[in-house]
Amino acid sequence: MKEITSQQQRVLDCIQIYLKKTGFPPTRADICKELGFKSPNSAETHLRALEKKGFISIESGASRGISVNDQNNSFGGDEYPVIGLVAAGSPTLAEENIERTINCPKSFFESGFDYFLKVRGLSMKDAGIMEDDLIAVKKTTDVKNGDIVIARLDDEVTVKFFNRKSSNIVELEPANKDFENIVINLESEQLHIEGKSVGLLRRN
Amino acid sequence: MKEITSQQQRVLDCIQIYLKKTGFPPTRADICKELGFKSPNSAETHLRALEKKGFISIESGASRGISVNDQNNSFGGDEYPVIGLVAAGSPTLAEENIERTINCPKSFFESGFDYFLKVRGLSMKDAGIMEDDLIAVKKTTDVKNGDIVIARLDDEVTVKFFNRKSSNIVELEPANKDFENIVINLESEQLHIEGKSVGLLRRN
DNA sequence: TATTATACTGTACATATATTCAGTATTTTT
DNA sequence: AAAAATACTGAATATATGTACAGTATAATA
Repeated sequence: MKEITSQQQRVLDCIQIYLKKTGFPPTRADICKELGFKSPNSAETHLRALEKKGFISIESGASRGISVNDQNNSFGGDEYPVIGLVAAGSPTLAEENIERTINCPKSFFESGFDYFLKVRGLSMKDAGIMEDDLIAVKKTTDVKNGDIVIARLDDEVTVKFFNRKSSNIVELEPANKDFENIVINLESEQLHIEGKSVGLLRRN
Repeated sequence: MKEITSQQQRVLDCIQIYLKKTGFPPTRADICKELGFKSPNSAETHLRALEKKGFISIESGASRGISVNDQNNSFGGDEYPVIGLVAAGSPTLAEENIERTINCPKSFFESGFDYFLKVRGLSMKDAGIMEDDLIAVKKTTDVKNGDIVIARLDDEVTVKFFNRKSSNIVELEPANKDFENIVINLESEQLHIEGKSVGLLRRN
């Protein structure tokens, strides 16, 4: 993003104020009226400069076809994928695994997160995680005892409490007395930590 | 706000999707293209109906002059208050009860909602509602059996399942065998329904 | 020094767009 | 049974709007 001049900043501000007030972008004439220009071409050249510098996009031919490019916009939400907890295969972000997306502010879950995982079964019910709940997952392998982790054993993906017993032994503990602990010997079995839960979303 | 027809809903959805995708509202022709209409007047009449019913505003003469009306915008923007479940007193939106606010898209919970309620205790733990969870509450008195309601009895506020036994008898049922049902005779006791749960948010 | 970017005014015009009018048909409300 | 609302097609048109062209002037850059 190149440097913006003070006049270009005025035009950019004008666009955003107009958008907030009316719900749609201004015309060249609107900008002129707002900033005191006497020729629509004054607005036009500023718009083209803003477009060239990457601050806005202009849809050619379309009236009011201005959109502000906000990557550094704290208020604007992002689209996060929702991934089904398939018994076989990893919960990757491959398109075929994405059920849909949810618009949600970036900072919604405190440490940030990467995707939502749709829960199947009740193995974590005493931790308040029910069927069809959406777990906010942060992709990381840095997990501590007591963390709720998304783990892959062979091709099975599960959500459990993480508990390292010794350097070679890890236990995955459910929160439901009807299920049993999964004990993994890292010397003979492969354990892949996909990430950990940083939050939960339920929609009735 | 009057009732919306299914076709009008399609047009309203179309406008919002277009807005999200492009950053500016669609023209009549855009709507036709999107929904398969063959005459711009099809879009026009739907737009006028939506305007008449209060769902949108149309700036006369302006191209793409459509703006979607955010209905119950009592708190402005996307900031929703978080209210502590105080034992005494009602969970109203009075400022002294607001612990903080959370930035969240308006349509995050399907039927819309008014505030977050911070849960105290474990009386609903078998429904997956744990201490310090945030329940998304929609203010309404229109509740059905099986709904999770926010109810006020005298000055006590609780979250329970709603179950109307007869015209005069209502039971508030916890989701925890350590707690007992609360039976209310509406003839002798006052029950105030603050709203119902439409979702849940947990942050680890 | 030549070139490019910035910052405007002013005119002109093709086309993008809202909007009206004329129909047809079905459903809902009064 | 009449009136109003819904749900369209199709054509016509005034105007709202983007955009190109012709200038003027100053500051920054190569």
